[in-house]
Amino acid sequence: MTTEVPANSKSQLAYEWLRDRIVSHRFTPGYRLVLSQIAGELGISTVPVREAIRRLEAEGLVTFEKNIGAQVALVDEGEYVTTMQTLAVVEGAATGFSAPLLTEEDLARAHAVNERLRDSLEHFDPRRFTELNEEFHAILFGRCPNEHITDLVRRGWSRLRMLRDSTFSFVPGRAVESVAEHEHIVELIAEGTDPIEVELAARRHRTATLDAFLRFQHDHGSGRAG
Amino acid sequence: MTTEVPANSKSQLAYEWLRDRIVSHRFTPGYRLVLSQIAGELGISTVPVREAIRRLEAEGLVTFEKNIGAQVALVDEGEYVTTMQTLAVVEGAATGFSAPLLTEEDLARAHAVNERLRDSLEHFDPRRFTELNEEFHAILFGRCPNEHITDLVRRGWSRLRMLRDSTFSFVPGRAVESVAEHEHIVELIAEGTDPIEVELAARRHRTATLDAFLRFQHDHGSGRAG
DNA sequence: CATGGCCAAATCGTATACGATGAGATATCT
DNA sequence: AGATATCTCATCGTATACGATTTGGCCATG
Repeated sequence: MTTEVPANSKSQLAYEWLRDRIVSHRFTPGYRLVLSQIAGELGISTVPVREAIRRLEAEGLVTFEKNIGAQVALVDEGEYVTTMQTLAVVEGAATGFSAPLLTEEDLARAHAVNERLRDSLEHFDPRRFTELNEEFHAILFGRCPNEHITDLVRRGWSRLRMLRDSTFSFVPGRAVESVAEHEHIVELIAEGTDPIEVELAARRHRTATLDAFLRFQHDHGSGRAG
Repeated sequence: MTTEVPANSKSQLAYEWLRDRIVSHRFTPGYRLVLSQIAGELGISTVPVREAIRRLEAEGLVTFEKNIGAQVALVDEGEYVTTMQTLAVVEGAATGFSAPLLTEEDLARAHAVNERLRDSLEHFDPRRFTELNEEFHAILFGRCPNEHITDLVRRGWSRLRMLRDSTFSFVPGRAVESVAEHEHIVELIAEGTDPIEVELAARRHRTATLDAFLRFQHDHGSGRAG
């Protein structure tokens, strides 16, 4: 579906400018987005900025209240859980739809990326891990013919990127499990397993990360999630 | 999540006005939405109309191209399939999440609605069938604690309402099966079946409608879908 | 008669301007 | 002093205006 906003419009400029700052944590949750201020900074008027903010709102990155203003969405632990659950469902489904259509070459690439993931672990490079992790999953559901679903997956990802920089940096040991699960999923697909099984495996993979996070949170008291 | 647009804003007025006309088929797919014209009709300016149209675009009810204009989204058979698949996934998931939380009273209400569905069948009242069908499913996933997912379900429904008035009017016999499947799902939940099984049953319920549609289309040649 | 370029109308995209609304500070009363 | 009313300011929501872009028809030309 991919919303059709022209690449060279001011509203698109504002959208990308804001989105970039939000997902890269330069604008943290709660940061107030004042239309006139942003417009001034970008040298445009407030109207396209407003439109950009509305789009970000629809994606859940921003909240916008009447006559009050917009701010980067505040997220609590509950939001993180909700987002991960949703992502588990849609990413799982996307992977299931994609699985029977993946070529051997796709699977080889997925395997290669997973090996690089293993490397990034040994060199303890969280940023790289996050990047490669997304690349891995993007390959797995890359052949999903249902664009609505892949859109939902991408949306979930960007929301997740806003929530926290990388998943595994918070939960020691989870990343190692993750790489092993990746391998398992690739094997399932290579063996021609029933797509529904592949879907559920992909879903469990993400649910496991969520559970690990919750256990970690619980064991270590505090409620930091944003 | 439920987007926070104030109830008494002009943009909200335009949004509801347009949305109502689209889902009720007064504005059919392909109908051109000219900003100035709509603004004039509503006695407001074009700016809030534009915002309303952008929202409808994000929901997939409208397409909007730069310097060309907006129109009610054109939908082909492929779009219908995609929408139904997506809905099968998210509605199934919502039902699965909701199932363990449903009270006996909820189930009794669901059962009652399903009986009324049976009635509407006997009196051949498609509109009523569609309404009750939504009510039935709304009860089933009503306890789903994940609002992101229920939002996705509602979005899918509105898109579906735009696509065609009711499903069963197109596929003779499908409605009867549908009512039987409803009963089956309620039983599964009442028996405390594993939520994943409930989810898959709910998903199959929708997939079956899609398959019936596709068979019907195939058997009767033509490609009417929009 | 077919084709290609040009012009005008329609429509969008954005800027600017201003009224409306809510939050916070200040003054006033008890 | 504490609470309440009021005032002011920041910010949004929308109207109006205008430049930018596309479309479709018209005319010139081969």
